[in-house]
Amino acid sequence: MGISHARSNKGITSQDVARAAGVSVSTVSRVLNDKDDVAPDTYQKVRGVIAELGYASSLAAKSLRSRRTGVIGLIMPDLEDPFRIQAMKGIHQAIVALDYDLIAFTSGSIKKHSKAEREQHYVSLLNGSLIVVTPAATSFPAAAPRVAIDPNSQCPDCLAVTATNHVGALTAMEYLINLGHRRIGFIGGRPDLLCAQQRLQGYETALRQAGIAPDPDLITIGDFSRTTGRDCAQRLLSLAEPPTAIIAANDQSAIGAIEAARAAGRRVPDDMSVVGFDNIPEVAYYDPALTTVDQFIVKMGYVATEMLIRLIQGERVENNLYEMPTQLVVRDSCRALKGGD
Amino acid sequence: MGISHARSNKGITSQDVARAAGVSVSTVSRVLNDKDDVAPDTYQKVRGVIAELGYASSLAAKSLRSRRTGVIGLIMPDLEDPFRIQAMKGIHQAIVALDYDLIAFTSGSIKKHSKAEREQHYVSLLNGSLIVVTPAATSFPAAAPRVAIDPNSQCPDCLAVTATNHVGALTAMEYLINLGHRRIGFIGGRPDLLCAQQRLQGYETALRQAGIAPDPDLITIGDFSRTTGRDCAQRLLSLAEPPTAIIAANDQSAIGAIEAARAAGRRVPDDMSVVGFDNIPEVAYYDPALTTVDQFIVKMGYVATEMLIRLIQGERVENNLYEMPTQLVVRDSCRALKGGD
DNA sequence: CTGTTAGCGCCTTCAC
DNA sequence: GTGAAGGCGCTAACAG
Repeated sequence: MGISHARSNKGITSQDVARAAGVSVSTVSRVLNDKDDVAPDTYQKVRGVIAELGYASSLAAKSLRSRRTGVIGLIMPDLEDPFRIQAMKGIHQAIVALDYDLIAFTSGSIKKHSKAEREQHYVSLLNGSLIVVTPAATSFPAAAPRVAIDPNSQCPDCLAVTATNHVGALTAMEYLINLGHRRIGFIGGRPDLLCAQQRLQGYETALRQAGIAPDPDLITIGDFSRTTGRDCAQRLLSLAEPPTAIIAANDQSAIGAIEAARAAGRRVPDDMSVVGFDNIPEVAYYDPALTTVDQFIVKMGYVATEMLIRLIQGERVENNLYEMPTQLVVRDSCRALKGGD
Repeated sequence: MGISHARSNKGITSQDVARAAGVSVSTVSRVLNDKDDVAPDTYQKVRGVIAELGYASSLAAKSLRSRRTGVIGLIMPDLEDPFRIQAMKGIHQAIVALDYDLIAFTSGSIKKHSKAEREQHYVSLLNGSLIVVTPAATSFPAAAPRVAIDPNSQCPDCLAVTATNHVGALTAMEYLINLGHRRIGFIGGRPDLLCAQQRLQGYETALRQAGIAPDPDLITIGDFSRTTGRDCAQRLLSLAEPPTAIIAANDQSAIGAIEAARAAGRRVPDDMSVVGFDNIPEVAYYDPALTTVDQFIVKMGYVATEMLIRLIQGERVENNLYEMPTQLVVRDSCRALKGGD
């Protein structure tokens, strides 16, 4: 005996409520939206019936009529990436805190289309409603209020929240340099992404400030993944004069780098220091606990949502770019350079 | 100069498309839904106009009329819990793979209501559409096709996917017993949850099978959190005759237990073995890497979604309970008991 | 094959 | 204060 679905509770509409309460649908509507001009006892009665029948108004119908939903859409291609999951937590927190309604995200049938199409589809899917984008592109005529988290390019007139990538990398480098390191390898992220570029620039700036001549061999390019992190580190370690420390453009590459070091018989932090970027939760548990720069991703999600909601409610948002301060989190993956050159 | 939202793309409807293509709205609708009986060139023309105008149909209107959406709702109270995040990954994967449309989850304004109300609200929000629930209660008249992941109680006529909790705990215990452990502490999860009960039963069964007399002092009850894991372990360790191994009802408590052991000056695995349950990603990185029983949470999410979609499409689903096999993942948190009693 | 006609459930004037 | 009527954008009969 299998289960199939019997459409129960099928259509309990405002009509039903109206009938049961002995009023008209418009009155029910008024009660539903807490309009001012309803007689107290009418109000009570209708509320009673609503509760009794377990009525809940249909989002579809409502938003069809009123041209807006309380729905916040989320465009997020990939649920594997810890960064995005963190951001989502923040978004969720904000939605709860700000008493907003719902968050929706998609994939599936839209996957073959371009990002632009996808977003468009998305907007109308939710009835002209609002969107938080996370990943890459964000540059085509805005079809809806929109704020981007860590967009890959400057979008002058589009709301965004990013980390202070340059400063973050710079700080991490200063830490390493203070520890006595001079040959510091860099494992970059996808060069098409702004944040990766900025982190690289932070690396270079730090070198310049410390009067260390940059060595192109020390700069490798990955794609933010653990595997490329491993590959890059391997290349770095097989250099004639290998680095004594590595800074990676994100935590996953940093983990990859540690794995590579271990595979090459070097221990972290004793034989080599490694610092990451992001501070995703898992790296606090890693052995060794990873020193990294925290960019408060959860908070980025929260702030983005706040901005979006403000935008939706018609407030004029002044700062269209929120830069989240970063902070170095010192754990166990770095050591002062002893002896050596 | 701040940004405010100019409602662009405001109302490009099927009417517009129809007009531009010189056909009627119903034809547009037919094209949109890839109905069979449309003349090839009419089809092409309409498709062309659709692309040109960047038209996308309104979910609201569509679902209002057709009484169903391609939306899968997800009821998930908490985004902090790694278990749920894992499940969500699986759901997302399934949605992508099965070319489904959208997944939505909520919180916010509904938070003050009961779970029943919440779900109800939810159903009508999505226009009678479909729901995957994750957390606790699942027992009131189903208002929509629904499948539960790891529900807290047997729901005879409701679709569900669970792990083989009993067998899982049993297997872990056998492993520990084979390692020579005789005094094995148990850190339970919320006793109101079925999965916690089953794991406890697995523990007890293993003891019985091995002919070890159960000791009530060795059984502690937490709530699946890291902190209670720590507390329980602490209590266990301060026993006159403390356990040589601990099995925790989930990974977070296991981590807590390791922390407690460390705080008490005992090293894991050398002085005490610990095994967890769930195999959430972070514990692979933990120091020591946690031995745990994998319940393939991601796959549970995937399977649940498959079941749901099958249900939606009117297929009769035979097995209304899918039991995901579990598997012991041996890592570094356990050691054979040496010497001792 | 395609157009016409009705609503889906709700909100919003506009009368009373 | 409340009811009646019209329409949001779309799909589902029914005609042609």
